[in-house]
Amino acid sequence: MINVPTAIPAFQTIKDFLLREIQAGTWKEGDAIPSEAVLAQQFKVSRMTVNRAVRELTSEQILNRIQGSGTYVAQQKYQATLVAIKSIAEEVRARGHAHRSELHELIEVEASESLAQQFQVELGQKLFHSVIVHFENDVAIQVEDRWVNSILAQDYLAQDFAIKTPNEYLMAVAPLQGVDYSIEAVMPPKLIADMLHISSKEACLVLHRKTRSQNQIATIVTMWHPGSRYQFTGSF
Amino acid sequence: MINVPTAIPAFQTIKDFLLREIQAGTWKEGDAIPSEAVLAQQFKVSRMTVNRAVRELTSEQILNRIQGSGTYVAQQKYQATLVAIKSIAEEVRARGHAHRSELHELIEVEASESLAQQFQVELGQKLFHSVIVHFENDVAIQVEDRWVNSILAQDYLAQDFAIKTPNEYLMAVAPLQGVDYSIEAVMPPKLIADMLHISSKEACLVLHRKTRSQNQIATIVTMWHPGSRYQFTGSF
DNA sequence: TAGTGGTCTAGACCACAGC
DNA sequence: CTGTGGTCTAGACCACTAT
Repeated sequence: MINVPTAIPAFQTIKDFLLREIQAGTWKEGDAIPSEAVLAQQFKVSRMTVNRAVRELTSEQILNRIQGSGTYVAQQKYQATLVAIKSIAEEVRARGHAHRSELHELIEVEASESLAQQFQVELGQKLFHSVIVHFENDVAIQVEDRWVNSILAQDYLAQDFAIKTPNEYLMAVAPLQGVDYSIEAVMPPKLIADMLHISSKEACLVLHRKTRSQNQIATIVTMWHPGSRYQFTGSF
Repeated sequence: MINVPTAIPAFQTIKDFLLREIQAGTWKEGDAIPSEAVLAQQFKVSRMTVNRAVRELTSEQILNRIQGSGTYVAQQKYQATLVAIKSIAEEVRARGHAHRSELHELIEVEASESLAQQFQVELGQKLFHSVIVHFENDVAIQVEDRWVNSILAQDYLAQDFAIKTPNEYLMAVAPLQGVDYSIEAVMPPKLIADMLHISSKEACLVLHRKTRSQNQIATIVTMWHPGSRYQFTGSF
């Protein structure tokens, strides 16, 4: 068979066909779809082409494949809302606004018992601590309270965070391995409220994040946002 | 060449190799990696096998490919924290706790001007409104205030939400097309505070979500959580 | 024009499931 | 045993980029 070039690749045509039929209800959750051999015959393509179409839909969680058995329509993706939280500077700039930051603290400390435990390091281990307030068009929108494992980011104290945020610096020196996070709503301590120029009666949206790199805890950060002028948003 | 079966497929071996070299810094962001032809020769496999390895890494955002030019190491994935928010019942059960819900309202209404606008429907269009309080081990953790497009979920009023949450019902009748969401920290109105059995001085973590299905707005929901006993958490 | 990726073929052998 | 998916080949032609 001669390969006839078309605008749309054959494997894409097959993917579209399968998606359309699933959407239309021809095959419901758990139903088997036609085998590769059958689809290859129907579309007059080689089995490898069908294989690619079906394999990609499988990696997209649309289908399940069981070797020796068949290909089935996957369960509806579990009802979860995925929230993507970008770095603050990136986000502000993406909105076309001006980002500025104010460094309130940048010191070296020895790990207290509590910090040592959180970082899973020895008591007294050298850590860095920075407190930075981020502004969008000169309005404070985030207090970033960060603890950094000195082993993974030795030059942390020498950075100019007006140019490169801690986030950006850490991403460069310590490739991300994993993240734990939590988001909560709390009333701010006076210190935080002052830095954000808000009342301590205003709720804050707080993101805690702990990142791992090279099998160690790289950084533990708490980000405070004034509830009245900051929210996590997105769509997909 | 005879195909020698091994535990690890050849394309996977090549993926692993490329990932290892990238991690080791052999090629940095923006650098070109060897061409398919070169890799095929090195690994003594056909170009198609190399192609699969490289194509998959590209779909995983590890590499960028430019036709006619080459394959390059992609930029470090932008520093985003992905938060997955599950349905409340699912989440509570996953923790091994008891989930229970209380129905506070379940009515049919005509869309007000504001609602009609949010749903992008005609003024007076039939909508459903439900208010449900969710409990974890008899402690209120969520007020779910939901508006539903009646066209997409005609049997909404007839559901027993003690058995199947609105979320679960809607997922079944209206396949999800897209989601807009926002998360914020606010002080609760008295009505909400009462339903959660908290003080109206306690910050609430609020998730707004608007879902689309069949090219219409399917449902708009606001979920209120007491800041003192609820947070979004996760890891990856 | 030479080199790259993008796609496709018509076979092949294997592992596994289900009868 | 048959039918399924899992993988791989050794070519091929095309579209695009860079020189």
